[in-house]
Amino acid sequence: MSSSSQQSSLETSDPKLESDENTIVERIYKAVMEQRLAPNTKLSEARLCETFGVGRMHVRRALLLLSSQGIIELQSNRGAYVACPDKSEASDVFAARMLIEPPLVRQLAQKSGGIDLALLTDHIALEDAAREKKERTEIIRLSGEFHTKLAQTTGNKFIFRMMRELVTRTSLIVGLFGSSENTSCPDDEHSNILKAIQSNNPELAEQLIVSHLNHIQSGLDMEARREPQDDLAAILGPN
Amino acid sequence: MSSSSQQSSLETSDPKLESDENTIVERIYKAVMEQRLAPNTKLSEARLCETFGVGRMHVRRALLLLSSQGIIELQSNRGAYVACPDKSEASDVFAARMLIEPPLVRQLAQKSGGIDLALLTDHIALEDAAREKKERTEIIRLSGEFHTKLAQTTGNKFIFRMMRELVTRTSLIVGLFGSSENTSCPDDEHSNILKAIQSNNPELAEQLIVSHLNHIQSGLDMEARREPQDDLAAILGPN
DNA sequence: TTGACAATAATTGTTAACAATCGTGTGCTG
DNA sequence: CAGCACACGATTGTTAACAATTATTGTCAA
Repeated sequence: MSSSSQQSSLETSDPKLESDENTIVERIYKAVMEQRLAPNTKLSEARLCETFGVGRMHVRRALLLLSSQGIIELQSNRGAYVACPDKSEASDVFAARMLIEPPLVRQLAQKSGGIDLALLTDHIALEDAAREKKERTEIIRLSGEFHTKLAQTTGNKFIFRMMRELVTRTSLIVGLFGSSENTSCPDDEHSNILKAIQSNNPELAEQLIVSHLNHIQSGLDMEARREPQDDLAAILGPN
Repeated sequence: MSSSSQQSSLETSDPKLESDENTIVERIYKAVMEQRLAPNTKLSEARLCETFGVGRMHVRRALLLLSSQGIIELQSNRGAYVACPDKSEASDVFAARMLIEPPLVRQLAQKSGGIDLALLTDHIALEDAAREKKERTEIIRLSGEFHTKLAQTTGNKFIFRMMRELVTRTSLIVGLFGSSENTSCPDDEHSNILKAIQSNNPELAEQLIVSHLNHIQSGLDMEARREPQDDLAAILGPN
Protein backbone atom coordinates (compact mmCIF):
# COMPACT_ATOMS: atom_id res chain seq x y z
CA MET A 1 0.00 0.00 0.00
CA SER A 2 0.92 3.65 0.16
CA SER A 3 1.46 3.88 -3.56
CA SER A 4 2.54 7.25 -4.79
CA SER A 5 1.31 10.56 -3.42
CA GLN A 6 -1.94 10.07 -1.61
CA GLN A 7 -2.13 13.59 -0.28
CA SER A 8 -3.84 16.34 -2.20
CA SER A 9 -3.14 19.41 -0.11
CA LEU A 10 0.48 18.57 0.19
CA GLU A 11 3.07 18.78 -2.51
CA THR A 12 1.09 21.15 -4.63
CA SER A 13 3.32 24.10 -5.27
CA ASP A 14 6.86 22.85 -5.09
CA PRO A 15 7.21 19.14 -5.69
CA LYS A 16 10.54 18.45 -4.13
CA LEU A 17 12.17 21.72 -3.42
CA GLU A 18 14.60 21.31 -0.60
CA SER A 19 12.51 20.87 2.50
CA ASP A 20 14.95 20.42 5.33
CA GLU A 21 13.77 19.24 8.68
CA ASN A 22 13.38 22.79 9.81
CA THR A 23 10.70 23.20 7.20
CA ILE A 24 9.14 19.95 8.32
CA VAL A 25 8.89 21.24 11.86
CA GLU A 26 7.37 24.47 10.61
CA ARG A 27 4.82 22.71 8.45
CA ILE A 28 3.64 20.41 11.17
CA TYR A 29 3.72 23.21 13.70
CA LYS A 30 1.55 25.35 11.47
CA ALA A 31 -0.86 22.52 10.81
CA VAL A 32 -1.32 22.06 14.56
CA MET A 33 -1.73 25.78 15.13
CA GLU A 34 -4.44 25.97 12.50
CA GLN A 35 -6.12 22.91 13.95
CA ARG A 36 -5.85 20.96 10.76
CA LEU A 37 -3.94 18.30 12.64
CA ALA A 38 -6.16 17.17 15.46
CA PRO A 39 -4.74 16.13 18.82
CA ASN A 40 -3.87 12.47 19.08
CA THR A 41 -3.42 12.11 15.35
CA LYS A 42 -0.69 9.60 14.68
CA LEU A 43 2.24 10.81 12.66
CA SER A 44 3.94 7.76 11.26
CA GLU A 45 7.45 8.10 9.99
CA ALA A 46 6.77 6.45 6.67
CA ARG A 47 3.91 8.76 5.83
CA LEU A 48 5.86 11.85 6.74
CA CYS A 49 8.75 10.63 4.63
CA GLU A 50 6.54 10.38 1.58
CA THR A 51 4.72 13.58 2.44
CA PHE A 52 7.83 15.68 2.65
CA GLY A 53 9.96 13.67 0.30
CA VAL A 54 12.82 13.23 2.71
CA GLY A 55 14.59 10.38 4.42
CA ARG A 56 13.63 8.94 7.74
CA MET A 57 16.48 10.72 9.47
CA HIS A 58 15.06 14.15 8.80
CA VAL A 59 11.61 13.07 9.87
CA ARG A 60 12.92 11.66 13.12
CA ARG A 61 14.88 14.80 13.83
CA ALA A 62 11.79 16.89 13.24
CA LEU A 63 9.68 14.67 15.44
CA LEU A 64 12.21 14.89 18.24
CA LEU A 65 12.25 18.66 18.04
CA LEU A 66 8.48 18.84 17.95
CA SER A 67 8.26 16.63 20.99
CA SER A 68 10.74 18.81 22.83
CA GLN A 69 8.40 21.71 22.17
CA GLY A 70 5.47 19.75 23.49
CA ILE A 71 3.67 19.81 20.16
CA ILE A 72 3.73 16.07 19.73
CA GLU A 73 4.35 13.20 22.06
CA LEU A 74 6.77 10.41 21.32
CA GLN A 75 5.79 7.02 22.64
CA SER A 76 8.51 4.45 22.74
CA ASN A 77 8.17 1.89 19.97
CA ARG A 78 4.73 3.22 19.21
CA GLY A 79 5.29 6.38 17.24
CA ALA A 80 4.48 10.07 17.40
CA TYR A 81 1.09 11.55 18.24
CA VAL A 82 -0.12 15.11 18.22
CA ALA A 83 -0.17 16.30 21.80
CA CYS A 84 -3.45 15.92 23.61
CA PRO A 85 -3.51 18.16 26.70
CA ASP A 86 -5.79 17.26 29.55
CA LYS A 87 -7.70 19.44 31.97
CA SER A 88 -4.81 19.83 34.34
CA GLU A 89 -2.43 20.91 31.63
CA ALA A 90 -4.99 23.32 30.31
CA SER A 91 -5.29 25.14 33.59
CA ASP A 92 -1.52 25.17 33.90
CA VAL A 93 -1.23 26.85 30.55
CA PHE A 94 -3.68 29.55 31.49
CA ALA A 95 -2.07 30.02 34.86
CA ALA A 96 1.28 30.52 33.18
CA ARG A 97 -0.18 32.97 30.72
CA MET A 98 -1.86 34.84 33.56
CA LEU A 99 1.50 35.12 35.18
CA ILE A 100 3.39 36.36 32.16
CA GLU A 101 1.11 38.32 29.90
CA PRO A 102 -0.14 40.97 32.31
CA PRO A 103 3.35 42.18 33.23
CA LEU A 104 4.28 41.84 29.59
CA VAL A 105 1.63 44.18 28.20
CA ARG A 106 2.12 46.46 31.16
CA GLN A 107 5.75 46.78 30.26
CA LEU A 108 4.93 47.38 26.62
CA ALA A 109 2.48 50.11 27.54
CA GLN A 110 5.03 51.75 29.77
CA LYS A 111 7.73 52.17 27.19
CA SER A 112 5.36 52.32 24.29
CA GLY A 113 7.09 55.38 22.92
CA GLY A 114 10.43 53.73 22.52
CA ILE A 115 9.39 50.56 20.74
CA ASP A 116 8.11 49.70 17.33
CA LEU A 117 4.48 48.66 17.34
CA ALA A 118 4.21 48.26 13.58
CA LEU A 119 4.19 44.49 13.96
CA LEU A 120 1.06 44.73 16.06
CA THR A 121 -0.79 47.37 14.08
CA ASP A 122 -0.18 45.41 10.90
CA HIS A 123 -1.36 42.30 12.63
CA ILE A 124 -4.68 43.82 13.65
CA ALA A 125 -5.27 44.66 10.02
CA LEU A 126 -4.60 41.06 9.06
CA GLU A 127 -6.99 39.82 11.69
CA ASP A 128 -9.73 42.13 10.49
CA ALA A 129 -9.23 41.05 6.92
CA ALA A 130 -9.35 37.38 7.82
CA ARG A 131 -12.47 37.86 9.88
CA GLU A 132 -14.01 39.72 6.98
CA LYS A 133 -13.37 36.86 4.62
CA LYS A 134 -14.37 34.32 7.25
CA GLU A 135 -11.21 32.29 6.65
CA ARG A 136 -11.40 29.91 9.53
CA THR A 137 -7.85 28.62 9.70
CA GLU A 138 -6.42 32.08 9.15
CA ILE A 139 -8.51 33.48 11.96
CA ILE A 140 -7.43 30.75 14.30
CA ARG A 141 -3.78 31.14 13.49
CA LEU A 142 -3.77 34.93 13.63
CA SER A 143 -5.73 34.91 16.83
CA GLY A 144 -2.94 33.06 18.55
CA GLU A 145 -0.23 34.90 16.70
CA PHE A 146 -1.32 38.21 18.18
CA HIS A 147 -0.09 37.11 21.56
CA THR A 148 3.10 35.76 20.08
CA LYS A 149 3.75 39.07 18.36
CA LEU A 150 3.02 40.84 21.61
CA ALA A 151 5.99 38.98 23.02
CA GLN A 152 8.01 39.44 19.87
CA THR A 153 7.61 43.19 20.22
CA THR A 154 9.75 43.12 23.32
CA GLY A 155 12.65 42.00 21.17
CA ASN A 156 13.47 39.48 23.86
CA LYS A 157 13.90 36.05 22.36
CA PHE A 158 13.32 34.23 25.60
CA ILE A 159 10.02 35.92 26.23
CA PHE A 160 9.14 35.22 22.64
CA ARG A 161 9.86 31.54 22.91
CA MET A 162 7.92 31.18 26.14
CA MET A 163 4.87 32.84 24.69
CA ARG A 164 5.12 30.85 21.51
CA GLU A 165 5.05 27.63 23.42
CA LEU A 166 2.15 28.72 25.58
CA VAL A 167 0.16 29.97 22.61
CA THR A 168 0.74 26.75 20.74
CA ARG A 169 -0.50 24.77 23.67
CA THR A 170 -3.48 27.05 23.96
CA SER A 171 -4.36 26.35 20.36
CA LEU A 172 -4.42 22.65 21.08
CA ILE A 173 -6.54 23.21 24.15
CA VAL A 174 -9.04 25.39 22.34
CA GLY A 175 -9.31 22.73 19.68
CA LEU A 176 -10.02 20.10 22.28
CA PHE A 177 -12.22 21.92 24.76
CA GLY A 178 -13.51 24.80 22.66
CA SER A 179 -17.29 24.82 22.78
CA SER A 180 -18.99 25.39 19.45
CA GLU A 181 -17.78 28.33 17.36
CA ASN A 182 -15.75 29.80 20.12
CA THR A 183 -12.52 28.68 18.56
CA SER A 184 -10.81 32.03 18.56
CA CYS A 185 -10.43 35.13 20.64
CA PRO A 186 -13.40 37.47 20.96
CA ASP A 187 -13.61 39.95 18.15
CA ASP A 188 -12.01 43.27 18.97
CA GLU A 189 -10.29 42.61 22.26
CA HIS A 190 -6.93 42.43 20.59
CA SER A 191 -7.50 45.78 19.02
CA ASN A 192 -8.43 47.32 22.35
CA ILE A 193 -5.35 45.94 24.02
CA LEU A 194 -3.19 47.43 21.33
CA LYS A 195 -4.90 50.79 21.73
CA ALA A 196 -4.24 50.76 25.45
CA ILE A 197 -0.58 50.06 24.75
CA GLN A 198 -0.38 52.79 22.16
CA SER A 199 -1.93 55.32 24.50
CA ASN A 200 0.59 54.47 27.22
CA ASN A 201 -1.98 53.16 29.65
CA PRO A 202 -0.35 50.26 31.50
CA GLU A 203 -3.17 49.73 33.97
CA LEU A 204 -5.81 49.53 31.27
CA ALA A 205 -3.68 47.31 29.07
CA GLU A 206 -3.06 44.93 31.94
CA GLN A 207 -6.71 44.84 32.86
CA LEU A 208 -7.74 44.19 29.28
CA ILE A 209 -5.35 41.30 28.80
CA VAL A 210 -6.51 39.74 32.05
CA SER A 211 -10.14 39.82 31.05
CA HIS A 212 -9.20 38.71 27.56
CA LEU A 213 -7.48 35.61 28.91
CA ASN A 214 -10.43 35.01 31.17
CA HIS A 215 -12.74 35.19 28.20
CA ILE A 216 -10.76 32.63 26.30
CA GLN A 217 -10.68 30.31 29.27
CA SER A 218 -14.34 30.67 30.11
CA GLY A 219 -15.18 29.88 26.51
CA LEU A 220 -13.94 26.37 27.13
CA ASP A 221 -15.96 23.43 28.28
CA MET A 222 -13.56 21.56 30.46
CA GLU A 223 -15.81 18.59 30.97
CA ALA A 224 -16.98 17.44 27.57
CA ARG A 225 -13.82 16.85 25.65
CA ARG A 226 -14.17 16.67 21.91
CA GLU A 227 -12.99 13.22 21.00
CA PRO A 228 -9.94 13.53 18.82
CA GLN A 229 -10.34 11.90 15.45
CA ASP A 230 -7.52 10.01 13.87
CA ASP A 231 -8.02 11.57 10.49
CA LEU A 232 -5.36 11.16 7.92
CA ALA A 233 -7.23 13.18 5.37
CA ALA A 234 -6.92 16.91 5.65
CA ILE A 235 -3.36 17.24 6.75
CA LEU A 236 -0.36 19.38 6.34
CA GLY A 237 -1.10 21.93 3.69
CA PRO A 238 1.84 23.06 1.62
CA ASN A 239 2.09 26.55 3.06
CA MET B 1 43.99 8.01 19.13
CA SER B 2 41.20 7.51 21.57
CA SER B 3 42.55 4.41 23.13
CA SER B 4 40.48 3.14 26.00
CA SER B 5 39.00 5.41 28.65
CA GLN B 6 40.91 8.66 28.81
CA GLN B 7 38.52 10.30 31.23
CA SER B 8 38.99 10.00 34.92
CA SER B 9 35.89 11.66 36.26
CA LEU B 10 33.67 9.79 33.95
CA GLU B 11 32.79 6.14 34.09
CA THR B 12 33.82 5.75 37.67
CA SER B 13 30.82 4.30 39.41
CA ASP B 14 28.91 2.29 36.86
CA PRO B 15 31.00 1.27 33.89
CA LYS B 16 28.36 0.63 31.30
CA LEU B 17 25.07 0.64 33.05
CA GLU B 18 22.41 1.62 30.60
CA SER B 19 22.87 5.29 29.95
CA ASP B 20 20.20 6.27 27.47
CA GLU B 21 20.31 9.59 25.73
CA ASN B 22 18.15 11.07 28.44
CA THR B 23 20.95 10.44 30.87
CA ILE B 24 23.39 11.92 28.40
CA VAL B 25 21.37 15.10 28.26
CA GLU B 26 21.21 15.21 32.04
CA ARG B 27 24.92 14.67 32.46
CA ILE B 28 25.92 17.36 30.01
CA TYR B 29 23.26 19.66 31.37
CA LYS B 30 24.56 19.24 34.87
CA ALA B 31 28.15 19.76 33.78
CA VAL B 32 27.18 23.04 32.19
CA MET B 33 25.18 24.11 35.21
CA GLU B 34 28.11 23.46 37.48
CA GLN B 35 30.41 25.29 35.12
CA ARG B 36 32.63 22.30 34.61
CA LEU B 37 31.94 22.54 30.91
CA ALA B 38 33.02 26.00 29.83
CA PRO B 39 31.17 27.90 27.13
CA ASN B 40 32.46 27.30 23.64
CA THR B 41 33.89 23.92 24.54
CA LYS B 42 33.59 21.64 21.59
CA LEU B 43 31.62 18.45 22.10
CA SER B 44 32.66 16.08 19.38
CA GLU B 45 30.47 13.12 18.67
CA ALA B 46 33.27 10.59 18.82
CA ARG B 47 34.38 11.69 22.24
CA LEU B 48 30.89 11.64 23.64
CA CYS B 49 30.36 8.18 22.20
CA GLU B 50 33.37 6.86 24.07
CA THR B 51 32.54 8.87 27.15
CA PHE B 52 29.05 7.50 27.49
CA GLY B 53 29.62 4.20 25.79
CA VAL B 54 26.78 4.57 23.34
CA GLY B 55 26.37 4.78 19.61
CA ARG B 56 26.48 7.92 17.60
CA MET B 57 22.71 7.95 17.22
CA HIS B 58 22.12 8.49 20.92
CA VAL B 59 24.75 11.18 21.08
CA ARG B 60 23.24 13.02 18.16
CA ARG B 61 19.78 12.81 19.68
CA ALA B 62 21.11 14.22 22.92
CA LEU B 63 22.94 17.02 21.15
CA LEU B 64 19.83 17.97 19.22
CA LEU B 65 17.82 18.13 22.42
CA LEU B 66 20.46 20.15 24.18
CA SER B 67 20.60 22.60 21.31
CA SER B 68 16.83 22.94 21.39
CA GLN B 69 17.19 23.96 25.01
CA GLY B 70 19.84 26.49 24.11
CA ILE B 71 22.49 24.74 26.17
CA ILE B 72 24.70 23.98 23.21
CA GLU B 73 24.86 25.31 19.71
CA LEU B 74 24.96 23.10 16.66
CA GLN B 75 26.98 24.43 13.78
CA SER B 76 26.38 22.79 10.49
CA ASN B 77 29.14 20.43 9.52
CA ARG B 78 31.23 21.83 12.34
CA GLY B 79 29.93 20.17 15.45
CA ALA B 80 28.43 21.09 18.79
CA TYR B 81 29.72 23.78 21.11
CA VAL B 82 28.64 24.76 24.58
CA ALA B 83 26.52 27.88 24.24
CA CYS B 84 28.35 31.14 24.62
CA PRO B 85 25.86 33.96 25.33
CA ASP B 86 26.82 37.48 24.44
CA LYS B 87 26.01 40.75 26.16
CA SER B 88 22.71 41.14 24.37
CA GLU B 89 21.52 37.69 25.29
CA ALA B 90 22.59 38.24 28.86
CA SER B 91 20.44 41.32 29.23
CA ASP B 92 17.56 39.48 27.57
CA VAL B 93 17.84 36.72 30.12
CA PHE B 94 17.72 39.12 33.03
CA ALA B 95 14.89 41.07 31.46
CA ALA B 96 12.89 37.89 31.12
CA ARG B 97 13.62 36.91 34.70
CA MET B 98 12.63 40.37 35.87
CA LEU B 99 9.36 39.87 34.10
CA ILE B 100 8.57 36.45 35.49
CA GLU B 101 10.07 36.03 38.89
CA PRO B 102 8.52 38.99 40.70
CA PRO B 103 4.94 37.95 39.91
CA LEU B 104 5.97 34.39 40.62
CA VAL B 105 7.18 34.94 44.17
CA ARG B 106 4.33 37.36 44.75
CA GLN B 107 1.91 34.64 43.83
CA LEU B 108 3.68 32.14 46.04
CA ALA B 109 3.56 34.52 48.98
CA GLN B 110 -0.11 35.13 48.44
CA LYS B 111 -1.24 31.54 48.62
CA SER B 112 1.58 30.45 50.82
CA GLY B 113 -0.79 28.67 53.13
CA GLY B 114 -2.13 26.33 50.52
CA ILE B 115 1.12 25.12 49.04
CA ASP B 116 3.94 22.92 50.13
CA LEU B 117 7.14 24.81 50.78
CA ALA B 118 9.11 21.81 51.98
CA LEU B 119 11.04 21.76 48.73
CA LEU B 120 12.31 25.24 49.44
CA THR B 121 13.02 24.88 53.13
CA ASP B 122 14.97 21.72 52.46
CA HIS B 123 16.82 23.50 49.73
CA ILE B 124 17.97 26.32 51.97
CA ALA B 125 19.44 23.73 54.28
CA LEU B 126 21.34 22.18 51.39
CA GLU B 127 22.67 25.55 50.37
CA ASP B 128 23.86 26.32 53.85
CA ALA B 129 25.59 22.98 54.11
CA ALA B 130 27.32 23.41 50.78
CA ARG B 131 28.46 26.89 51.69
CA GLU B 132 29.75 25.56 54.97
CA LYS B 133 31.85 22.95 53.21
CA LYS B 134 32.86 25.42 50.53
CA GLU B 135 31.96 22.99 47.78
CA ARG B 136 32.22 25.26 44.81
CA THR B 137 30.31 23.30 42.19
CA GLU B 138 27.60 22.39 44.66
CA ILE B 139 27.15 26.01 45.65
CA ILE B 140 26.91 27.08 42.05
CA ARG B 141 24.39 24.43 41.17
CA LEU B 142 22.22 24.92 44.24
CA SER B 143 22.34 28.64 43.84
CA GLY B 144 20.63 28.33 40.48
CA GLU B 145 18.41 25.51 41.59
CA PHE B 146 16.77 27.66 44.23
CA HIS B 147 15.09 29.66 41.54
CA THR B 148 14.14 26.56 39.65
CA LYS B 149 12.55 25.12 42.76
CA LEU B 150 10.75 28.36 43.31
CA ALA B 151 9.04 27.72 40.00
CA GLN B 152 8.63 24.05 40.74
CA THR B 153 6.71 24.93 43.87
CA THR B 154 3.90 26.31 41.78
CA GLY B 155 3.32 22.83 40.44
CA ASN B 156 3.00 24.34 36.99
CA LYS B 157 5.20 22.51 34.55
CA PHE B 158 5.29 25.34 32.03
CA ILE B 159 6.48 27.85 34.58
CA PHE B 160 8.98 25.29 35.72
CA ARG B 161 10.38 24.75 32.26
CA MET B 162 10.64 28.45 31.58
CA MET B 163 12.54 29.10 34.77
CA ARG B 164 14.77 26.13 34.21
CA GLU B 165 15.82 27.44 30.84
CA LEU B 166 16.42 30.92 32.15
CA VAL B 167 18.40 29.70 35.13
CA THR B 168 20.53 27.50 32.92
CA ARG B 169 21.30 30.42 30.70
CA THR B 170 22.08 32.52 33.72
CA SER B 171 24.60 29.96 34.85
CA LEU B 172 26.40 30.23 31.54
CA ILE B 173 26.34 34.00 31.75
CA VAL B 174 27.70 34.10 35.27
CA GLY B 175 30.45 31.77 34.17
CA LEU B 176 31.36 34.06 31.32
CA PHE B 177 30.90 37.51 32.80
CA GLY B 178 31.11 36.79 36.49
CA SER B 179 33.76 38.96 38.04
CA SER B 180 36.07 37.26 40.50
CA GLU B 181 34.45 35.16 43.22
CA ASN B 182 30.99 36.41 42.55
CA THR B 183 29.96 33.21 40.86
CA SER B 184 26.88 32.58 42.94
CA CYS B 185 24.02 34.40 44.52
CA PRO B 186 24.75 36.54 47.58
CA ASP B 187 24.70 34.60 50.78
CA ASP B 188 21.39 34.71 52.55
CA GLU B 189 19.14 36.43 50.06
CA HIS B 190 17.51 33.16 49.14
CA SER B 191 16.71 32.52 52.74
CA ASN B 192 15.15 35.95 53.16
CA ILE B 193 12.99 35.49 50.09
CA LEU B 194 11.72 32.23 51.45
CA LYS B 195 10.95 33.83 54.81
CA ALA B 196 8.94 36.54 53.10
CA ILE B 197 6.96 33.89 51.26
CA GLN B 198 6.39 31.90 54.41
CA SER B 199 5.14 34.95 56.27
CA ASN B 200 2.67 35.74 53.50
CA ASN B 201 4.24 39.03 52.57
CA PRO B 202 3.88 39.38 48.80
CA GLU B 203 5.20 42.91 48.58
CA LEU B 204 8.34 42.11 50.53
CA ALA B 205 8.93 38.90 48.64
CA GLU B 206 8.60 40.68 45.34
CA GLN B 207 10.90 43.45 46.44
CA LEU B 208 13.49 40.99 47.67
CA ILE B 209 13.56 38.99 44.48
CA VAL B 210 13.91 42.15 42.43
CA SER B 211 16.89 43.34 44.38
CA HIS B 212 18.29 39.83 44.38
CA LEU B 213 18.19 39.69 40.60
CA ASN B 214 19.72 43.12 40.47
CA HIS B 215 22.52 41.96 42.71
CA ILE B 216 23.29 39.05 40.46
CA GLN B 217 23.27 41.22 37.39
CA SER B 218 25.37 43.98 38.90
CA GLY B 219 27.91 41.39 39.94
CA LEU B 220 28.69 40.88 36.28
CA ASP B 221 31.29 42.66 34.26
CA MET B 222 29.68 42.92 30.89
CA GLU B 223 32.72 44.30 29.16
CA ALA B 224 35.62 42.05 29.97
CA ARG B 225 34.47 38.67 28.91
CA ARG B 226 36.36 35.76 30.31
CA GLU B 227 37.81 33.98 27.34
CA PRO B 228 36.35 30.51 27.14
CA GLN B 229 38.95 27.79 27.20
CA ASP B 230 38.61 24.74 25.07
CA ASP B 231 39.45 22.37 27.86
CA LEU B 232 38.77 18.73 27.41
CA ALA B 233 40.09 17.86 30.80
CA ALA B 234 37.65 18.32 33.64
CA ILE B 235 34.48 17.18 32.00
CA LEU B 236 31.29 15.43 32.69
CA GLY B 237 31.51 13.99 36.15
CA PRO B 238 29.71 10.71 36.67
CA ASN B 239 27.00 12.07 38.94
C1' DT C 1 -20.15 -15.32 19.43
C1' DT C 2 -16.34 -14.50 22.24
C1' DG C 3 -12.03 -15.20 24.08
C1' DA C 4 -7.28 -16.44 23.94
C1' DC C 5 -3.40 -17.65 21.21
C1' DA C 6 -0.28 -17.74 17.27
C1' DA C 7 1.48 -16.20 12.93
C1' DT C 8 2.23 -12.36 10.15
C1' DA C 9 2.53 -7.71 8.70
C1' DA C 10 3.78 -3.08 9.72
C1' DT C 11 6.33 0.24 12.35
C1' DT C 12 9.95 1.86 15.12
C1' DG C 13 14.82 1.43 16.95
C1' DT C 14 19.67 0.55 15.97
C1' DT C 15 23.86 -0.21 13.66
C1' DA C 16 27.30 0.26 10.32
C1' DA C 17 29.02 1.60 6.08
C1' DC C 18 29.30 5.40 2.84
C1' DA C 19 29.33 10.34 1.27
C1' DA C 20 30.25 15.10 2.01
C1' DT C 21 32.31 18.80 4.38
C1' DC C 22 35.71 21.23 6.98
C1' DG C 23 40.33 22.16 9.07
C1' DT C 24 45.11 21.58 8.61
C1' DG C 25 49.49 21.02 7.06
C1' DT C 26 52.53 20.69 3.22
C1' DG C 27 54.67 22.26 -0.72
C1' DC C 28 54.84 25.19 -4.50
C1' DT C 29 55.26 29.90 -6.38
C1' DG C 30 55.84 34.69 -6.54
C1' DC D 1 59.18 35.04 3.58
C1' DA D 2 54.32 35.59 2.45
C1' DG D 3 50.56 33.67 0.21
C1' DC D 4 47.96 30.48 -2.25
C1' DA D 5 46.65 25.68 -3.90
C1' DC D 6 46.23 21.14 -3.10
C1' DA D 7 45.82 16.97 -0.68
C1' DC D 8 45.18 14.53 3.40
C1' DG D 9 42.98 13.51 7.83
C1' DA D 10 39.31 14.08 10.85
C1' DT D 11 34.57 15.03 11.72
C1' DT D 12 29.88 15.46 10.54
C1' DG D 13 25.84 14.24 7.52
C1' DT D 14 23.24 10.66 5.08
C1' DT D 15 21.62 6.38 3.54
C1' DA D 16 20.27 1.72 3.68
C1' DA D 17 20.02 -2.65 5.63
C1' DC D 18 19.05 -5.13 9.87
C1' DA D 19 16.97 -6.01 14.58
C1' DA D 20 13.33 -5.48 17.87
C1' DT D 21 8.89 -4.26 19.12
C1' DT D 22 4.08 -3.56 18.38
C1' DA D 23 -0.32 -4.05 15.97
C1' DT D 24 -3.30 -6.96 13.24
C1' DT D 25 -5.36 -10.80 11.39
C1' DG D 26 -6.85 -15.44 11.36
C1' DT D 27 -7.63 -19.72 13.73
C1' DC D 28 -9.19 -22.61 17.18
C1' DA D 29 -11.55 -23.85 21.32
C1' DA D 30 -14.82 -22.92 25.01
